[in-house]
Amino acid sequence: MSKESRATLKDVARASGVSTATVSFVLNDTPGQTIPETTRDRVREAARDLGYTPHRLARALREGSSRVVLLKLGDLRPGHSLDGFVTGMRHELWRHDYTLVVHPGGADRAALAELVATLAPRAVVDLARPYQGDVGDGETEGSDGGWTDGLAAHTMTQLTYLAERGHANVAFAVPGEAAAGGLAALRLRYAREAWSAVGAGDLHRVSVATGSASTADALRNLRGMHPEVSAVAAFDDEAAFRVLAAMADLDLSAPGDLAVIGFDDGPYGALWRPSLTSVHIDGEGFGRQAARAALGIEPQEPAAPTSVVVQRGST
Amino acid sequence: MSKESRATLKDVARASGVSTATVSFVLNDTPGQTIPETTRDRVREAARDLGYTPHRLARALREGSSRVVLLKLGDLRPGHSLDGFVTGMRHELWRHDYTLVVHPGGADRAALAELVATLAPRAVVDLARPYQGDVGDGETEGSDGGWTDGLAAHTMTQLTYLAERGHANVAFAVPGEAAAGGLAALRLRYAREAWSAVGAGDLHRVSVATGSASTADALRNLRGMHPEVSAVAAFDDEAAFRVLAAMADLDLSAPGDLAVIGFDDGPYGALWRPSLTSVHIDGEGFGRQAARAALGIEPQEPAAPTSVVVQRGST
DNA sequence: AGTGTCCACTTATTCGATTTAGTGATGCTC
DNA sequence: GAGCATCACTAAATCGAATAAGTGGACACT
Repeated sequence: MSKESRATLKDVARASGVSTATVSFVLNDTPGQTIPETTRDRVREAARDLGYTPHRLARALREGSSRVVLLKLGDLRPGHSLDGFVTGMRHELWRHDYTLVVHPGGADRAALAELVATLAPRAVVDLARPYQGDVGDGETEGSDGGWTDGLAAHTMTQLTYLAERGHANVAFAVPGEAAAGGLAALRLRYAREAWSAVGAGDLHRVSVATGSASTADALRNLRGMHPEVSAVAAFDDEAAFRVLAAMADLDLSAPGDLAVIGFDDGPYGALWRPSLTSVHIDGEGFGRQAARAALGIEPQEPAAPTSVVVQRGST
Repeated sequence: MSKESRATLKDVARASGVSTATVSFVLNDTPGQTIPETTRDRVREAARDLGYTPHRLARALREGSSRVVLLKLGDLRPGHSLDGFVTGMRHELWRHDYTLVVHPGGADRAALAELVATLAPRAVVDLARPYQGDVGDGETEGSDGGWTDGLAAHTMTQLTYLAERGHANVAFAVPGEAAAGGLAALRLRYAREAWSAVGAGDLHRVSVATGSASTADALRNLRGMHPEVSAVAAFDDEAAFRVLAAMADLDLSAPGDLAVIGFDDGPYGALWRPSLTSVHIDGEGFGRQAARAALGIEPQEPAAPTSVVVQRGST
């Protein structure tokens, strides 16, 4: 393992008295090759003794791509179910002898191209892709294992909760800045669809910006025009916090004046005052699916991973 | 650029009427090689026309390691100056024709080993290393470009602010859970050193845990034993939020009853009520230094990148 | 006896770039 | 005009593994 000299195929071949080809056949279980068990054992033992590990770069050069899957996160911020997604994906890939490389970078196209060129990954999974209209350069691409479909289901979870608690007219809070971009539009669309299925009244849209003053304005405006709105479903926990902060400025309190529910249960929800009810998403299951999709393997667990509401003080 | 056939060195050689060796010499500006400008131009033009890009895997195989630097984040959570650090590091590496790969994983040794084996990076920078006693396997390692030294300076910034605002006796809030581990101990040590240099009175330690009840207990306890404490400096913003949450439970308000200052200015500080004063750190400068250190280049900017206090409502 | 079929392997090529060790031609010096 | 250096290159080895195409021997079948 140390620096001075790692064992190569050739070393193993020499040690076991066969050619490198035979060693390769044995270690890779290459089909269509007739090699007696005794020889196989000899080779495998030699490999073990020498601590042989295939040189991934050499293999990748020969095979045309390395056993790496690149995950591009885009603008998605962590602290979300994303962590679980990554963990799940890493695990499933590992089971198939692949490695996950995560690229957090957002819009920087050049950095991604660099990375793709350097790693020559087997597949690139872009979680942000579904939210952008354009398809990019059409390079190596991969499915997201149902992440987007899941989004619709989780949005449904969020709004069903409000409907069941007796709220008829609600608002959906989307971040004001462009960063959230297509994702916000998508979530809003899903929210509308969900509400028309489970809700009794209307679903309005509030934009919550970074400056708390403008959010307070938006909120006051909403309550002026639609006093019947009794709950807010937020794009994510941060958007929910903005709503709560603006409410504090307006001397409103949750859940009395307005119930607030976040999305994707971040670490701060339990700390806020009032503590924030949110939707907790099982990212790991999706991560595993995404891994299988990237490698072109059949999906394994047809039971769709689910989301649940974590109830706290804000509703 | 598309899939069917990328140009290789050989193609460029054929197109410009020289051997692959010459092409390589020209494109890499190999020193000690006498090649007339006319030939060089011919080669470069052919390379441009064919859209030649060196195959990184092949190059890495030959050179023994790929032009990649692996950054291991350990337990450090984003939303901190860490983002800037990564950006700065990526940029500086890019200038030297290197690529940054970020490994967010925490304790998972196997995953890191996988990654190192797969990428064969030129260097591994482990930001968590300085906080752990052990030195690991002693594989490829790299300095952190003064990140740890900076920590001492930033802690000084945090405590100097409190001293200048007239606080004599303060407490330092560290997270209760093991996750923060060595980093918390390090910060505390730096805080003690800082306070003995700039503070008038004592520096106490409060442990803030995940459950808000226990944090409230700790806080009540502290105020019982040391009623003269007038300010809390927190390990990070999250620890500060825990203090603020516990204060709310105890019917105390900041900054009246207790001033609170966070560390590493996260995105939620401005949203909290009261909004949180924090220390903003210039991560990019450190990232650039770390990049240069990893490549073994002389540091460029001797002027140490600095930290500043962002003042908000909690102090 | 000749042909064919497995078996158990090996040889040699390939992936694409880097680099060492040349080689033929020219010019310069003594 | 012999000796030597310099120029402008090239041939071939190398990195480590994967694999297509053999190769010699044992055995069966007709």
